[in-house]
Amino acid sequence: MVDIQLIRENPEMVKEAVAKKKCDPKLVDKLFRIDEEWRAKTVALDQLKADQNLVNKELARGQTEELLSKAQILKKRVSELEEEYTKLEHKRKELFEKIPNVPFVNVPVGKDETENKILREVGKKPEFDFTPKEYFSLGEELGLINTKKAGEITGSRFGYLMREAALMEFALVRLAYDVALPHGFIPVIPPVMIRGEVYEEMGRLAGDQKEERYHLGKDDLYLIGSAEHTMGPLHRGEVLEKESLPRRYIGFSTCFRREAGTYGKDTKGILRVHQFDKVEFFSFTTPEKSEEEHQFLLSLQEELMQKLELPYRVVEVCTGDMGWTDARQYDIEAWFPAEGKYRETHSCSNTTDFQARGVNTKYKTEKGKKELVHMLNATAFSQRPILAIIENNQTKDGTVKIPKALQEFVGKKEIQGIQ
RNA sequence: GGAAGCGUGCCUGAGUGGUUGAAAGGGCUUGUCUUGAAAACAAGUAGAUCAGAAAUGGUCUCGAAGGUUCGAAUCCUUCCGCUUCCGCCA
Repeated sequence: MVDIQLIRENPEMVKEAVAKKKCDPKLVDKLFRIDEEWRAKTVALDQLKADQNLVNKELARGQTEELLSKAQILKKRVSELEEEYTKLEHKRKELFEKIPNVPFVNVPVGKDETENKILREVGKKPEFDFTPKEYFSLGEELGLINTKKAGEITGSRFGYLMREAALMEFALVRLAYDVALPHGFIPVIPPVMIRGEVYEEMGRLAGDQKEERYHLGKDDLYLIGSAEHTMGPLHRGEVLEKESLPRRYIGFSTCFRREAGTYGKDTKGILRVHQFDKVEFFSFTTPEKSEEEHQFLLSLQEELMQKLELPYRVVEVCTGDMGWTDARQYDIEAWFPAEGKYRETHSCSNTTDFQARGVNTKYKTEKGKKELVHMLNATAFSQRPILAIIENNQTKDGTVKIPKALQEFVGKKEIQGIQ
């Protein structure tokens, strides 16, 4: 949720900021107006209720016909006003749902991913003296990926991850936890379903994100799209001690995404699927420290990529491509040599107080005042790096070398396929 | 899935229609006392929101949402959560 105070005090600034995120600035004007109306109605209603309370107190002392009829009239007026008030409140809430987080002023402005700012390229791209295969055909040959059967059993955009690929997933999870734990991250396996109310508070049903969610009608629950979604509310309605910040969690969960509106994209393979597993970092910190924490999370992500010896680049995501809840976002993209492209494997977001406001997580300052925390989320590992490993580490004779960091967990150095 | 019970402030716990936003105790904070601490005594101690420059004032909140009533923590309905017993189950 955006800070209404910010809109009241400086609507032009919010309009400008939000427009960069491809949000219609007129919505801010609209919210500004509705908010004014809502406030006026609040004053009127509160006054009427105060009158009503007064009469009720008199009635408690002794009843007269006159008082009683006065009370009845007041009751009617209150319920009329209340109806108008509720309408305004709904409108106001709807508008909140349409306004994304305000990006930091120094975020690169752009319309889509082509305008993301490349910060650095790291690692050496592999050179092949043969034509490298794309991960999915090689993965299929080696018995690591089966999308045909998955299509038959479940549908398109699902896959079986098998043999060493399945083992590599566990290895990645282990590696992520091993790197994170010394930094004080609390390990967690969160629920993969969430109530709509909390999902809204996390700003994850807002805008067109609702289309992206699976909803279980019978139980009125949503399947989460990321562990972020149920880790963020871990301190819902709580006031944290400042000394306990930053509070860091690392969670593993399966993620579910409808991938609405991506029909043509990445239809081959399992880069874009409806269900995948992911390890996620999540931090709660103070507003002063959130940019620093953001950099820290990014550095952890890079450390993980370097441990896998994968060539990657870091981009700062431009305003038009950023997430709904983000004030700043970095992506890490791994090199896919056969495709000849970098593809996103990690993202790292500072949501500032946007989610904290919704989920009502605060901390106590030195002066004893309560302020909203800042919340950050970042990918540790998803299944995508496995695909990058397959494509980058292939050899001329069709095998795949397993990165040193994973060899112990997988129990071998090379994937040779089904003999 | 069946049966029963329960959900009040930081905690325990009173409160079954009217100065109850909520007794009492504990905890916590501050002060007095003390060389210091403890004890004792005194005072303070919910959040959200609106108006206001502020002081302050209003409104709302006793699991949640509706309803009855002039008036609800208290009555009714639905939902959620928890506990116990049975069934099922990794």
